[in-house]
Amino acid sequence: MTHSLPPRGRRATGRITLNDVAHSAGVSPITVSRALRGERRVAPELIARVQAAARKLGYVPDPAARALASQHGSHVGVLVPALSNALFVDVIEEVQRTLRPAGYQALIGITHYDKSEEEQLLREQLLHRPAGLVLAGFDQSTAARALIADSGVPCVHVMETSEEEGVYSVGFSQREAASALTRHLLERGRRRIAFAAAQLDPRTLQRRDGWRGELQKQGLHDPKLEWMNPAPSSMALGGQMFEQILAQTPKVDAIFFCNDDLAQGALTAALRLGVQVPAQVAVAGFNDLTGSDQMVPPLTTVRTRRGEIGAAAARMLLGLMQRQAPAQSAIDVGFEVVVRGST
Amino acid sequence: MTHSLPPRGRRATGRITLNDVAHSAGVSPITVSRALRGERRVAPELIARVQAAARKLGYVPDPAARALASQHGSHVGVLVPALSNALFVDVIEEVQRTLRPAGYQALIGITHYDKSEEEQLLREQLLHRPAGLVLAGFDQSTAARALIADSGVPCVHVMETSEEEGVYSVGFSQREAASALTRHLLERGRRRIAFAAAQLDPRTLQRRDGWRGELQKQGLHDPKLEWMNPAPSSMALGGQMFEQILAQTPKVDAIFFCNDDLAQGALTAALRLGVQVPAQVAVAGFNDLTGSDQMVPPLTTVRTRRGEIGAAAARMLLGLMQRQAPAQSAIDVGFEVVVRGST
DNA sequence: CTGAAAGCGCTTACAG
DNA sequence: CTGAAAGCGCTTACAG
Repeated sequence: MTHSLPPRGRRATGRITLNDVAHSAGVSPITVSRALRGERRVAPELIARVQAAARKLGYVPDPAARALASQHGSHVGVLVPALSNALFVDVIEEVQRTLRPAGYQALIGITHYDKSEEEQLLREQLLHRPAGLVLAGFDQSTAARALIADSGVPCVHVMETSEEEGVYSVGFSQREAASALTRHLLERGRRRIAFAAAQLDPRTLQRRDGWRGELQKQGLHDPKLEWMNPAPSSMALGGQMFEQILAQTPKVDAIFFCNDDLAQGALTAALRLGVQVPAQVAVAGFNDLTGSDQMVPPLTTVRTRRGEIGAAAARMLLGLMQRQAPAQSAIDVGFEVVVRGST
Repeated sequence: MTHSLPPRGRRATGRITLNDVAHSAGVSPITVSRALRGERRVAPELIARVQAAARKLGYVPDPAARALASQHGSHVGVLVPALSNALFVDVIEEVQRTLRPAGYQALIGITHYDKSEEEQLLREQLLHRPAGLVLAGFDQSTAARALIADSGVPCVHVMETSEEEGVYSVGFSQREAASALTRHLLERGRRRIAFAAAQLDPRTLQRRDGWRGELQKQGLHDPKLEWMNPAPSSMALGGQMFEQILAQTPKVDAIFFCNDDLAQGALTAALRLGVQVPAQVAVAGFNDLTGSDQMVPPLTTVRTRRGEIGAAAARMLLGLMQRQAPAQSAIDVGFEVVVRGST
């Protein structure tokens, strides 16, 4: 027996292929392919034989070959506004934790709260034919929405929910959550409750609406109590806004910040300025971020279940990628008002 | 002319392929492939013709086909311990910003400071044949290092530097940075300087060594001043450690926390406990994270250039992926002691 | 510097 | 339920 050279043009990668498994199991490569992907229409005994052969040989499917033949990859695009907001980090962690065991990789894109960046990222990701998409919110550009629809790639939106037909989402009512927090402040006897926001993404505006609605019900709404700043959210900005609000509307007795980092900045500014919280003015935040429970005084806020959002979105997507209609197209994970010393 | 049906077995994707471009430009597909990848050995006029044809047809290479034929993908694996530490978020942002325009996608993996998780992630990523890797630090498992070496995938380590042959890195001297901060405290007249650390990853230990070395030089080192806690770093833990250190070593006059979140927690604990900072005890941190400049008093810390680290690492990797030896195999981006009110 | 041939390792679509 | 054929869209190696 001579040691034959590989024929001309042949490239040796040494990889164990479907064919090797097929030979070993005594079936055709297609049957191996089907058996390993858990497709129906394969006799149980064959499945067992194929799996045994695959295990024996240490076969691992080649994602690139699979992607080329099937016209879609094994990765899921996850587009979020920023990683500097711990909110999205928590969502991503759970998305990954759910997707990885199923053989999918999360490809994270950062939009910087910019629709056109989001659209650009989407274009790039779609070239790679992702198996699925996770997007934050519903404020994609029209072009971006068309790209997604045309691609046929299953997509789950997170953070907010929508009842729109054919749209999948996991989140909670931003508006309701803000209403609930505002009611808490009202119950504490506060009457001049300001709303202070930065970044001004759609969810921030929904929170503003929740706050506004509650005050209007009580006849307490006053446009002067609304402080909307388009700059990125930060502790420093929260401190500035706190100082400014107190200077310009001295009779304010509570401030509802749209995010905890602003509220944390306000609390440290209060220390610096000698403003008594909550005696003079109550301070509340949103999201219950790291450190909020450590503030002096500890911050009252809304705890959002972003880990759950990530996990549920990934599970829903897993179903959609296997062409299964989910039990519900919108999952509301709720929220929780956490009352601490600052109100 | 009849409208011919596609032959049996034919799948129509409607995609514009290399072949289409080749026909349009009147050259062979291989020449198109070479011209578009900027490979040498192609006549300039052909390159121009091919590029024009590609642009006219709106040709976009298929990453899956490319990956299958070339045996490596267009993505780069980036493995970091956590995204909850803003440090790594900044590194990742700049890695992505540098890699994307070159057509590479970053695939982020979170190791949770766990070598075996890192190894597992590496195995998964290597199956996808990444074009390159970015890893935090040098404490990979032996098996992980072997996997990388065997794969031949170019790899750049970040955060620390190493002069080891064949190892590529971008970072700074954690030890030196800690020494510099300790010297600052000594210059301020502090004598009983504690070091308080959590997480205890290799970089934390290097900082400890830097602190210890400076104190030993002055004959001021005392093992009782060393507080090493393996729990994850957080504001809450920083507050606890602060309280504990003051209770057990009342004569301490400065505490150097290995990370800003601990130090921030210490500063808020000080407010709660009525401990005067820096009058009674100075507090310093490391990394200059968000909010450190907003504390009361503002936190003295070491500003680390993690954005630069990410960008430089990505640039170095870009070269390595094109088989170019970098000018230097280790880039030290330095650091900066930022003195504020807490010391 | 350019190209014809072969192949990368899978899955789709068609039959049976 | 199973398979023989073809193909996904590129690039590698070999020639010239």
